[in-house]
Amino acid sequence: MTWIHWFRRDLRLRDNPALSAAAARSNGHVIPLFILDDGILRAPRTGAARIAFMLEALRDLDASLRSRGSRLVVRQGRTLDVIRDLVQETGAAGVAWNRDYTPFARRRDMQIEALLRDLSVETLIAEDAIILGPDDVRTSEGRPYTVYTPYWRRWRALVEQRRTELLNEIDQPRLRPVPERIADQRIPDAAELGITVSQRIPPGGETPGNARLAAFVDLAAEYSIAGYADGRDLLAEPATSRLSPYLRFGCVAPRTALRAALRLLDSVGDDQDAGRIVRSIETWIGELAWRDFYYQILWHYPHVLRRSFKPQYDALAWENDPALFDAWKEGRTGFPIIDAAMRQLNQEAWMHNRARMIVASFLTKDLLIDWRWGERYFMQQLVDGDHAANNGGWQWSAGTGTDAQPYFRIFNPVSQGQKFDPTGAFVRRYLPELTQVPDRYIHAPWTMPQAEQQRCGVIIGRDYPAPIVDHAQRRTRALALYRAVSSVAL
DNA sequence: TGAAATGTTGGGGCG
DNA sequence: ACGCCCCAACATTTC
Repeated sequence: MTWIHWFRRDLRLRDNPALSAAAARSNGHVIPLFILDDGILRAPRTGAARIAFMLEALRDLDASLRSRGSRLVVRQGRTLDVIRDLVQETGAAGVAWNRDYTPFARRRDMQIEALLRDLSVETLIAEDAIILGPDDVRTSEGRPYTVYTPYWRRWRALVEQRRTELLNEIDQPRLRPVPERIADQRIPDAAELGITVSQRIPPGGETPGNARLAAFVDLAAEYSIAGYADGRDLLAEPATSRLSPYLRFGCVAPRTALRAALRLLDSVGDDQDAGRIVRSIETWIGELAWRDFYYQILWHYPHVLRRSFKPQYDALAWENDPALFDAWKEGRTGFPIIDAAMRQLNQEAWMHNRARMIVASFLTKDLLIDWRWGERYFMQQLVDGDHAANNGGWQWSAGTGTDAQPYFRIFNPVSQGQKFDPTGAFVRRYLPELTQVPDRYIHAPWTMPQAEQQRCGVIIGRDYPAPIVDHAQRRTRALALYRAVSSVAL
């Protein structure tokens, strides 16, 4: 009785519900399958960094499978064809996978289900990619939440209710060898797929993902979750978990991350530091809840990928100046905090979350460019690019979404820099040309008097661009544009 | 998970 | 001594 486990965004063996279920149903006769889908590889939003990370994760997965006597079967082609062929070759009784919540994946999975029904093959779909699913967290009237804070209260209470179940890790699958005759393809290098990656990306896979989680929840480490609440907004500090790419590809299950946090909560003693640690852990758990929140928004309101959640904002009169957009992308706006953040993105395929909010506010409210342009660029660049979280973050910043900040909440790039990069260490790391600029001017170098520019060797307009917009003017303009549509009756 | 504009208060300089 | 003005410093309101 062979079963196929179709890996998608769950590139791991540990705590994998569909994989373990397939193993249980087949007494270990599982074909672990990954499909390099032609369409996905070519899709404009599939960033090169993400593909490179994924290929590494596949290699790690294959190594783990081999150490258990199995192996990863990788095939390239159209998903439907690959599954039909493999089912027929193996005579599989069933196909298992973990649910994917994006509209594209939902359509694809329905087609696969229909195909398998025609072939009289069983399907098994498990919930895995989020901690609590779209139907678990509902208001008392049974409706989905569209505001985070009440969602969070309900979510946190449900986690407490289901604590025992959530703390219980799924049994590791017992796997038998994949028959020799099942052909597969070598896992290609990025170059073989015609992809070049210039960015420094973290190592892909379950092994480095578990190591990252373990380091983050180790209170003895220099940068651990203990300092999260106080340090997470400081751009120069490695105070965040940096788990996002691993969560994106399921190298670490969000449930596994939550479990580590809940166990740590239990172990925190009563010393003077306990309050800070508990606050930090709760804050971080809140970030896992944000992730679930945006998944359930995408599930219930899939139109957010194309339009504003709040329809009146589709009428916003964006300026959409391509030259300003290029300056933003390339990190040459003349605002150090913006430019440093964009260069971090371009160099590392990752950006600090505080920085994401700052550059998103700047793109939409200073440059008056449609948030979807920024969303698409982030998806192209980010190694952790995730449709639900990225879209939620952009709509939040643009003020067009669920639980959005009010439109008049406009970040000042200078004061945000002073607040979250007080010494300018972050700015100087990515803008070495500003190394010699004194601290008091580091976030607004254009305010340096001529003599000061000479002294530190940074002439504005020669060594570093003058600001491409006047923040105060653009702020006023943004307020007018937003007000024009926000007052429109629904 | 803002920032700017506006209002209020209170100390100190000064006639 | 007293009123007046200036202006931080802080609080509140507005976008």
